[in-house]
Amino acid sequence: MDGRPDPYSAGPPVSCRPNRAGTNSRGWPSQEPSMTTVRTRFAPSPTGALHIGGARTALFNWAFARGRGGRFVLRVEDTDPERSKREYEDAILDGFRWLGIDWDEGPDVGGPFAPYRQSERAGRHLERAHELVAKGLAYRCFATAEELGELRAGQEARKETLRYDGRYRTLDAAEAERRAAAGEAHTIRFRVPDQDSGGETVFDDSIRGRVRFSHAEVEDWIMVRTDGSPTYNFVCVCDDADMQITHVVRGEEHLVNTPKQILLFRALGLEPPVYAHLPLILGTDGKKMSKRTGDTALEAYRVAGHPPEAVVNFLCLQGWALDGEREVFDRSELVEHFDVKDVSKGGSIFDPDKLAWLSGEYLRAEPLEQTLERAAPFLAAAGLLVDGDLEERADFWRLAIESIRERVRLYAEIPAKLAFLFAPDSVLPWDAGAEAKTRANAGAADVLEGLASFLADLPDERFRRATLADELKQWCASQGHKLGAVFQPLRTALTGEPGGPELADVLVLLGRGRSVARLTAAVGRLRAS
RNA sequence: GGCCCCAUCGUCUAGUCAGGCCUAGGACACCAGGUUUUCAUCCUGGCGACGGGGGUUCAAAUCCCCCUGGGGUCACCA
Repeated sequence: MDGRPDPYSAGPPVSCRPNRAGTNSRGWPSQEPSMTTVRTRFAPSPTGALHIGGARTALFNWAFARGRGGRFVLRVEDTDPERSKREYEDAILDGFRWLGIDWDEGPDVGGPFAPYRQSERAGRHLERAHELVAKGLAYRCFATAEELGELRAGQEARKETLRYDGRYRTLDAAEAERRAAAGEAHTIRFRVPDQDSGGETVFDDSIRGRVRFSHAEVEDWIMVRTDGSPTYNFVCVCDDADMQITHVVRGEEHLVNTPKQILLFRALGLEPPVYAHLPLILGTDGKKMSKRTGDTALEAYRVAGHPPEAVVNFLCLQGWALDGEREVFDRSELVEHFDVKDVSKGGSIFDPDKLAWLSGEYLRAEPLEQTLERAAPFLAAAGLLVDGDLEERADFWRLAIESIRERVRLYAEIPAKLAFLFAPDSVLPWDAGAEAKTRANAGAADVLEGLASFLADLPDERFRRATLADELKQWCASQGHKLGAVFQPLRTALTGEPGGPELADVLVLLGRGRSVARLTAAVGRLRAS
């Protein structure tokens, strides 16, 4: 045995029915949500990182439920035992926490329809599969993988539509049971009704309107594999039904699965949920976003230093607009205004520039303390921030962040903007352009020398951020220097950069001693050659 | 290729369902000015789209049809 439940026995080891008695682990009252309560779900497959498109799908599901007093469910679709890993599941949940998306039911918090990992619901799935076989709504197929491969090759050669030909569709049921009982390997296929008599499945997609599929185009798909494990389309329906999901909001790639799923709901004697198929998020090549054309993993955007609020806001803008005018809005406004019906139909190309712009907007608008807190890991990684420094030099760090905040868009850009503060005063690296400009100014060395002694002699109470700019301007006036002829060399001497924070901030951040040291070093450097 | 979905500025979109208020609005990007000690922020302005063709109508970005273009999907993956 390979550890999987025996597909040929009907006994469900796990009950997936709602827990009607008592309360669950979260202490909810012992009542089921009424059928009118909106219930949405996001069902990630823990076989890799959370995709940025998946994050948007989850966000829309979340917003839709939250806006209607409904519940948002997280269900782990780990029906692929080979590729599913718990660490991926953990990472996916972390991604949602980072975005600020919370869930009412899920593998970690439980809920009235637990368990929320599909691998733990296998008994219920198989029970249903056998129920359908018994009713003749599904059947056993003894075709081997090789056999099906040949079938496909033949169809391909004849340029026919690739589809299972239903070769075991009409096998006598008793005969099938005998072969199964004898241990012959087989799958269980769904019997699509009215394939040859013009049957069709029609449904009203909340986003796309009426969509129809001819049953002639829907094959008798596999519900249970040879090894006894249930497949996605089958499990998905069982669980959506058991978990009383009312609205299935998912990516457009699932549109073609919908007739299969609706047919299964009907076979099970259940009403299908409302479907809404979201347009795809496209890469710069106009195709479904892939690693080649952009960062597909949500995690990449956290690492790149985007504020999560900006990512959420940006994801909203991919396929949805608040009113067509306002671009910047928060989660609560999303929840208040979002309706799946307003989502656009066409795919959207992911625009990193616009995301970066939004990130800058959020970065500048948030409390300074928050920027500092979020930038800290990046500063630490760059070696600029050591343990305890944030507390010991709180004023320094606050000012440092404030001084460059409107000059960056991502947390990750902050270290580079502050690196000059941590360079050695005697051999500060100079930007080539900045140096050239300074050297072109014949009096620069003399000006810097004058500034050095002026600053060295400036009384402490006048060496303050609020007044330093005026002090410098007055000094310029008193010396008969033009502002530009003084500030440019001063900036080069202090920062080595062509641009950057206000010089008053730089002086305070460096402190009088280091400022004067840098000025003196610059004078020497300019006169040396 | 079969089936399905889609189609407004370079990009994200509003407008399309209930045709006139649209000489098509906003945002990003880009360009040009302004503010500023630099860079940036900020402000002002500019550039820039209804894929094509038929209909219906007094009137079409909006409704219908065809074409073209793009995408998705065709697994014992999800």
